[in-house]
Amino acid sequence: MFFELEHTLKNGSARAGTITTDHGQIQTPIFMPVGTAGTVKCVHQHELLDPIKAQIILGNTYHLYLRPGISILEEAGGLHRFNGWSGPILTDSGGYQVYSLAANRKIEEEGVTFRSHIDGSEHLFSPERSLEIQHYIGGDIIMAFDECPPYPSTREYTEKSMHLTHRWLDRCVEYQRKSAPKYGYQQHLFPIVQGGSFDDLRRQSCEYIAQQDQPGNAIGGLSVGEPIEDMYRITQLCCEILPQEKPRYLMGVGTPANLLECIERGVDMFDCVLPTRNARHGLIYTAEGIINLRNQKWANDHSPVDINSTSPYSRNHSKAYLRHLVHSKEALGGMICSVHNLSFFLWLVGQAREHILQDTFAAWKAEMLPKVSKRL
RNA sequence: GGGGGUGCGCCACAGUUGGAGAGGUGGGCUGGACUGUAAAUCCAGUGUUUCGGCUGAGUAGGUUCGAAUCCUACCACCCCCA
Repeated sequence: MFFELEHTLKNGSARAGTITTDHGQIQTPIFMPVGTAGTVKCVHQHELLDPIKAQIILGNTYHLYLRPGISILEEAGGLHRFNGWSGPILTDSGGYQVYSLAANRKIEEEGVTFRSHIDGSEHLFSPERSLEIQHYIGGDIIMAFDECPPYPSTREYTEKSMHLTHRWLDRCVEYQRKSAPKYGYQQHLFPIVQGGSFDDLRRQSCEYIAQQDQPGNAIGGLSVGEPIEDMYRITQLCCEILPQEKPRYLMGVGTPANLLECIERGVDMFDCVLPTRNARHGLIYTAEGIINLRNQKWANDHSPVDINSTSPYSRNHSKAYLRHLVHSKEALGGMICSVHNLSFFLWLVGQAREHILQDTFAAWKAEMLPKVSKRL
């Protein structure tokens, strides 16, 4: 069985479960570190295992396709062998780049023509091509090729885009049905719900996605600038429609507070660049609040970065030292902060899971929420 | 000891051939932003103010309607000669 739903909160929607892939199990709710170009930036694979305790990481089709290119990944025997991470991998389809590289692309029925940000060369991603590349990369979970409309978008555009994503999904499902596993292990396709901030479009999209009966489902098109209440409302709405017995993946979310709110609404999987990007910019998350290490107030603070961190670097080094590293733009600063933030995110979802299993989630969340959002 | 050169804002550099500029670029510093990674990136502020202004080009004088610019002295630093 791909997904085992172990427990759903009494008087709630939060769930704990286990996803089983050919590269290992994932205990949900889970946060998935983003490893765009074959590495979680600033973090070694060894540190992903310990102290971070990552259970699955992301790779990105757009970036890996452009560099190193699929032939090299095929030679290596897939991304797992190439980068030495033997746990589960999820690959994004390139759909997000359809959104983020807006200036350099053209969206048509067949697919998306875009220019490489590296050398300007022109390429076409279609649903079939995206899946083919993802098969070569070798992710355990692969994503349907979608369009992620910007915020704000008109209802008209969002609806058109949603239907295009649905038609592309049909092609993805068909391509997936016909293809054999490239490296001998299973690759599970997740469709993506779109529909912007429009409740009725979201309902329609959820129903369309659900009837495709794929192993898991993703909620896309959020955390693109919409008001936070929209994000929570749409997430809740989608979770109410998407099947209980399959994992729900909220793409691109989010802050620690976002994770708590969306776990409460029934999301099982998250990914976000925030912990790693902000780490490289000197911002770290702790159970007591958010620390901007660049702020002068930490210059003389010789106490541990975070005495309760699951990262030994954060327990053993001082805020003053870490601030110095960040300030001096020493690579080690970004590395320690990245390990710190991911350790915290994985700790947070691990705690959430424990409290769901014990039916103490609501009280724990109420206690954590104000703390994790606070600026120290 | 003699000769030459250069001095402005936290720093460096550039620029100013008598018509001001609280100016340029870079750095530093102080904040802010960052949500399926074109991001170890980007943005803003960085004399003072009661928001009208005020003070300001090493220091002190001078020439001039007007000086960062020309002159004199001094100070500091750099170079060359002894």
